[in-house]
Amino acid sequence: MLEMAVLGLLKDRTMHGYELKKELGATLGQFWQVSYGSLYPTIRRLEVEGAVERIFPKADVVRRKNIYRITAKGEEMFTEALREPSAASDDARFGVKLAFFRYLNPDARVEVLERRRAYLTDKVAEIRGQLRTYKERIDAYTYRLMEHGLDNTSRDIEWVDRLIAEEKAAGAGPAPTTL
Amino acid sequence: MLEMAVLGLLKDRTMHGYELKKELGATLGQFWQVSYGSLYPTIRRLEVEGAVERIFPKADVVRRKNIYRITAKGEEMFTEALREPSAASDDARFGVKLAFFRYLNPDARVEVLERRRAYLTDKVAEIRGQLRTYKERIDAYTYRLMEHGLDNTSRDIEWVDRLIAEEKAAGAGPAPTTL
DNA sequence: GGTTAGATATATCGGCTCGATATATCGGGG
DNA sequence: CCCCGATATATCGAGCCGATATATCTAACC
Repeated sequence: MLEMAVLGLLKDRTMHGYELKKELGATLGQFWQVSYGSLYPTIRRLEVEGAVERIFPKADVVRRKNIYRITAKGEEMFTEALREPSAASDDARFGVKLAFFRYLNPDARVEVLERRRAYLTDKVAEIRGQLRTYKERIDAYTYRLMEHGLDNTSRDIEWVDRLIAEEKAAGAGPAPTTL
Repeated sequence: MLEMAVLGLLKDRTMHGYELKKELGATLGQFWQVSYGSLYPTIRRLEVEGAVERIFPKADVVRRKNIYRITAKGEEMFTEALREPSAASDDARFGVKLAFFRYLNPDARVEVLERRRAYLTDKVAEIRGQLRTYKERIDAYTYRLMEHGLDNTSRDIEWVDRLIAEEKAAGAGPAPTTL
């Protein structure tokens, strides 16, 4: 998933590690704080796999930065990862996908959103079941915590519903030009 | 943190690994799904540290279960971990603390809640700042994602506020008998 | 009586992530 | 000129996740 995020950012422009971390923090920071201990190994991994390549601008420039560019193979990997409509159960994964939704066509977008919705619906049902089952055994604090989680999840569903509705309204227009 | 959760559950009664996992899933499952790959090593660690001990009921009973009991040292560790008022920034950590709030006295409870509130307030400010700073650069989906995160965090603050208010209202009563 | 399925129960592996830490350079203000 | 904060890369240990393997117990079914 970090791989997907890195590739997605590099699709726009070449970047170096520090820049990638800042960029990730700027948009996804609230859901997922990337550490150097995972970022640098991930970049290395991508390089070894041939998904990104290190570029050396102007040989005469003093260079402390490792600037990377996405390769054709990297583009492919990114597209595949994005289309693959899992990522429903992992909040961070779903967030990353949304952040790169512009690279998906409307149908695929709706598919991802519907999966997310299904996952959240299941979760709501499960929490309700737990509340019913364990109501007697759990203390007031735990109850409040679970109830709050239930509220949040319900609101998440409403939010996803709005996204789906808008997607469908927009999709009723001209034919898609994206992937 | 898993250590705290395990100790907290063992405070109530002796349990074996499978049971601990089920119990954790029942209440905290929505925030944090514990895996065996972390649970069993954690139990082992606690045993080595002397925080829990394995008990062998009736020698003649066929026993496939490794039943554990919390020790005096384990009780100490748990209490210390619970009082230590960090755990503001980690959702799962905060959830675990709440689930064992009954073992804290009202003052300590309010302290933990206030810290959580401060963290969430910072987070809201940060998200607002990011939205203002990057509004032009990010696409509609990312914007919606961040905005939704902002809403959720704001609601979390309101929820924590209600807990604090209730805690103070209740605390105005008789002297605390808990730790 | 046999067998089959699902719940109970423990354990481990590889890969990934986190948090902390080390190191060094750059740019600007005092 | 020196120092500080931002920039930049890198690595380590510890812990966690998901998957997987293995075995047994229980209850249902014919």
